[in-house]
Amino acid sequence: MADRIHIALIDDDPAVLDSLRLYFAQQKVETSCFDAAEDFLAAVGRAESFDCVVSDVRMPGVSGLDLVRQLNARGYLRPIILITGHGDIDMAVAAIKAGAFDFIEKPFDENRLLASINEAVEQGRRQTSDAAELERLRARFEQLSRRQRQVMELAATGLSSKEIGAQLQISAKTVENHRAWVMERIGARNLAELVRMAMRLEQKP
Amino acid sequence: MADRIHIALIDDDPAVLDSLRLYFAQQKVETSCFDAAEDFLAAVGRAESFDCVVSDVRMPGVSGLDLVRQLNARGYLRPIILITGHGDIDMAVAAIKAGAFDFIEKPFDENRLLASINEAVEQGRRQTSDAAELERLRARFEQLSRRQRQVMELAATGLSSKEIGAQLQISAKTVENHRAWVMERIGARNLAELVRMAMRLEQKP
DNA sequence: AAATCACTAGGTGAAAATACCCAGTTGAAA
DNA sequence: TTTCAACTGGGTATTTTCACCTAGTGATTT
Repeated sequence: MADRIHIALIDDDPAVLDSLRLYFAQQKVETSCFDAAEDFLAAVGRAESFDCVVSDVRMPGVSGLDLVRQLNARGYLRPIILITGHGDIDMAVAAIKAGAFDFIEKPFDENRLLASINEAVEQGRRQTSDAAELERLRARFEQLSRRQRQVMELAATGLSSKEIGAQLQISAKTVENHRAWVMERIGARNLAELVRMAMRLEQKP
Repeated sequence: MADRIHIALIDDDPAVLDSLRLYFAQQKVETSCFDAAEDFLAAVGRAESFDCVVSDVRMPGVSGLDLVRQLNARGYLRPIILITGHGDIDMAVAAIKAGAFDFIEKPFDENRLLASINEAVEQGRRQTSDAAELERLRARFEQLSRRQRQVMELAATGLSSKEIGAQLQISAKTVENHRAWVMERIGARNLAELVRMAMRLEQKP
């Protein structure tokens, strides 16, 4: 929280961009400005830069709502705050349902926006550390061979080595060998941990 | 889906109530009308009646947003659709964040409302069957004795009976006995299922 | 007073998991 | 060609779980 906040600011109107940049400059908030969502998308690429994204809704080309959806699709996790000029309720509902953190109507109090950003950043930090752990877990899972993954999934279901062997048409002994490799590679010290990891991996993908 | 839909309709304006009731009567949708959120809250009590709740936002006393929050607090799971006369974006955002299914601005096309209701009901059915299963699971968990719950939680962590015994200052053999009771009472056929159940129970409470 | 239940603890025996070891085959990479 | 990793299968020994059983103690209910 004492860390410097760095946000991305997206708006096709240079006046808005400038005014907000000035405001944020006074508030120990770093800003990177983009005058089109496309530019932002190209700039962030796959990286998870910025603590928070603040974007206008109505822009030529990719709209703010489109932006939320595209970032979602990419798995970009940082909170997104949308700003709108016209009081479009349907748009607001769609955006929040799509995962936007907030939706603020212009004209707004700049402090209101800042408050929302602070909330967003805090929430973002929490969920990012969770996501990072899941990412490490997923990385270990990807390193498993095909067979090992199969065995892991079946074992996490509760099947015994014998049952798994029957299902995969290999001997129970071989399954036990795979199991041992899985436990070591994925870093589970017992079956319970393996099941927990498997469940976490099942959640999203 | 072929089932008859039964919704609750809440609005302090009798004209709106009547007009919507007439419309729904034509659409094979049963409606129960309430002219105040308080009446609805008193009527549903703890029961999970109605497939969907449609409520006005601005009402004297309990507002639509309050209603969403109170029903949430009660654990009432049915989808709630809010209708508003004034285009209040902040209210819409707050409502959706609080878990409302949709937020529709007046004047609206009645078919738009019906479409939303149908979506809501379908989503509601899915999540209700999940919730019901979790409720049954929780009921079984509550039936366990204190010791059995302790043993279950520790076992779901991955501890062996010996380790659990050391932690609880009882013999490993006793732990095994508790374990057996737990498995039978809660209906787990192996450790993996026990862990999954424990994880589901850990989610909410 | 008797019955019931939770908790405790133990016994036995079968099944499974875990931890080591070994080795042959295969396919891909150095 | 050699080397390496994955997949396969087995051996052996220990630990753990699971499925049965008995049984004493204490508290609560009937």
